[in-house]
This record gives sequence, C-alpha cells and structure tokens, in this order.
Amino acid sequence: MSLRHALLGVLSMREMSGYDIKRHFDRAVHFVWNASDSQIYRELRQMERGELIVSRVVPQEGKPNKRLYQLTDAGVTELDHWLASPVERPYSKEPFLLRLFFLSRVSYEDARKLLEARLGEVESLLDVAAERLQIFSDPTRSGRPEALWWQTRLIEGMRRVQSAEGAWLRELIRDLDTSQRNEAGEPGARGEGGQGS
Amino acid sequence: MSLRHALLGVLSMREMSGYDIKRHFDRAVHFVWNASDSQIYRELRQMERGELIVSRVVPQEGKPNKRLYQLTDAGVTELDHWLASPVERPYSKEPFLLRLFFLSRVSYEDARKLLEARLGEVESLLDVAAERLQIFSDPTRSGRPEALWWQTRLIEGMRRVQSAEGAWLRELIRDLDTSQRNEAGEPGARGEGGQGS
DNA sequence: CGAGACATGTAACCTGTTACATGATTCC
DNA sequence: GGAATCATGTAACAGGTTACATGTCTCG
Repeated sequence: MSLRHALLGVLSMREMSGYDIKRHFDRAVHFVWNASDSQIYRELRQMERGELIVSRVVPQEGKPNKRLYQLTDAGVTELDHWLASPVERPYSKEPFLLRLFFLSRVSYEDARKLLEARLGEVESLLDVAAERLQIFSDPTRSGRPEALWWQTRLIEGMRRVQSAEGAWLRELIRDLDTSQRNEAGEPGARGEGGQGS
Repeated sequence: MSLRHALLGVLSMREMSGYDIKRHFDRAVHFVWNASDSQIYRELRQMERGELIVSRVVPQEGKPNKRLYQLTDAGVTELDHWLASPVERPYSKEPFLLRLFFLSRVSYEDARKLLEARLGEVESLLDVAAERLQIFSDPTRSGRPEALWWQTRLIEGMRRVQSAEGAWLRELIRDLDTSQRNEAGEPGARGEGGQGS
C-alpha cells in the first residue's frame, strides 16, 4: 500500500489539497511513484476515515473551494513506522524485459525498433534527472537541506542505473546489427516460415 | 495487460498446465514478471473464453487431473502483435526509491539499515543472474538457440543495471558514514535539531 | 506422522485505470 | 470561441493479493 505512504510523505512537507498533491506528484515524485487524480482523491478520503489525516475546506472566490489535508499524530507515526520498516522486495514487473524474453519471435527490424524505442525512454529519463539536478542546485531554493541531500542522491542513483541500461542497450543494438549483416548469426529473427502481419 | 502476454509467451514454447506455468514463472521468468497461482488460473480461463488458447483435460492416476493449454492461431497473432507494438513507458513504482525521497525523517541508524537491506536484495539478484548464466551455458541444454541468445543478453543487462545500483548504494552508505562521523554533515537524521551549513 | 509436491480453483478484498460530470476564470 | 487551469469527485471495470478448500501420493 505504497500510495498511502507517498501521500503521507508529501503531506509531511506541508498542508496540501488533492490537486496540489497531484501536481507535486507529476513534477517531483513522478519517477518514483505515480497515481491518477481519482486514485489520489479516493485514497485521501479513506485515509481521513482512518484518521491518518484531517481536512478543512477553504472557500475561494472565482475558483472551486478546496479541501486542505494535514497529517494527524497517527499519520506521522504511520509514516515514520513505514520508513523504518523492512524493505519490500523489488518489483518484478518489467514489461520491456518481458518482451525481450520472447523477442526471438520477431523480425530483426521489429526487434531493433523496440530496442531503439527503449533507448529513447532511457535517454529521456536521463534528461529528467539532469533537469532535476539543475533545480536542486538553485541556491535560492527553499526547503530543508537534509531532504535535499537525500533527493539529490536519489537522482544520482537513478542517473547511474539508467546510464548502465543505456550502455547495455547500445551494445545490444550494435551486436544485433553486426550479426544481422554477416548472417552468421544468433539473433532472433524468425526468418524462414514468416507470416506477415 | 502484460500477464496475458507473459502467459501467451510461455505457452508459445510448449503446451502447459496452470501449475506448469506457475513453476516456470517462479524459476525462469520471475525477475521480469511474477503472478500468484490464483491469478494465473483466472487469467487462463478468461483467455480461453476469449479463444486465445484452448485446453484439454488429461486424466492422471494418483494425482489430480490436469488441464493443458495451448495457443490458438488468434493467440499466436496476439502475441506477435504485442511484441511488435510500441513499448510501454517504464513503470514508475519503486517503493525503495519512494522511501529514499523521505528518508531525511529517520535516524542515521534506520537509514543505514534500509540501504544495507536494499544492497542485500541487489546482491541476491546478482546471484540469481550468475546462476541463470550458468544454466544457459550448459551445452546439453535444449531449446532454440535464438531464444537462448536473447535470454542471455537479458540477464546480462540485468546484471549491469544491478551492478550500477550496488555501486551507488555502497558509495551512499560510505558517505553517510563519513558525514555521520565528523558531524559536519548534510545527511538526514532528524535527531538533535539544528546543525546548519 | 507430517511435510511437501501435485493440481485446480473460489471468494473477498485492495489497488489502479478510464471515462465522465461540473463549472468559473484566464489566456490566446 | 476554445483551451488550459483550478478543483473535486462518481462509476465501472481491470488487475493483483490473500486466505481458504480439497484430496492423493511420496519421502524421510
């Protein structure tokens, strides 16, 4: 139930509405967790029923009223308890790797396209990381320096992991090309009996 | 709906029962996808209703009867269509990274424990990778060589990504220790209140 | 005698996605 | 005039988890 903990986490920084949280998720938390707005609103109501958070309605003019949430003591306790609890084992749901597993079924061209597309995703995540580091290095930036320290290290870790994946993908594409060219090859293409699509 | 595609993939290798699939998942596919047995059985029934697979019951003595599934033409088409379709964007649900995001809330000891535990997970995944490569290098091993080529590259990719994460974690632990020792530090521990810049 | 492999499933529940509804204000 | 922002939600469905039920055989 990690969405709950993500919400407790962002609310520990400041009082926020569902809408604020959604925006904050999309900007800052996005590559570690994401959620749709309806999921966030539903979870907030459930958490309020469970007394981890309380809300107050703030009337506004010209805009819809908003409902601001903040943590209760029980919420703070729950957050800190989660942070100190044993790690979950890593998610093993990787649609891309699952495809690789069966990629010998498809043609050289389709395989190559898939690898290139993934490389594109990886590179765009690297751009996001660079951009985040830029934001963090802004000296006028507010916020607790310890939080910044951890978030910077987190981005750094992501950068290194994505770099490793990128390097691997580039090698893989290169090897696929060479073994395709001299046909001596291992690689996947079904080739002989091919039905088209 | 990637469980469906994972099931189509393993059934493309050979006819299997739900139980066979579960075992195969746990052994070979586990770090790219996993599923509970009840989920597998449910999805198989739905796929049979959708005519992607067909089953036949094989009576057995001393053991429960079993139901073997194989792909229909529609199932093969669906599998190949998925393999050639655009990549999903990477899953952004990483409970560990989510914790890091808020880790400035916890004490040095708790933070360190968490990082060590994650390092343990990463190292055990590296062991799994090594073991898989061992199995693949068995010359008596059966199976299509193109499938083996892709699966070997997949494991290699996983190895490199996990290595990168391991290296990052070790540095992070080291830096946490040093800045804890000379107290000059940034790192997270809430503890005593204001140390500053 | 008990544990574990074999084999398939139901029921209840929780989590996540998609589509839809509402309605004022601001910017192009 | 139309899109985007602000703001909160409902309803229906799909995907995933957990607990439970059943029964035989084999191994130690």
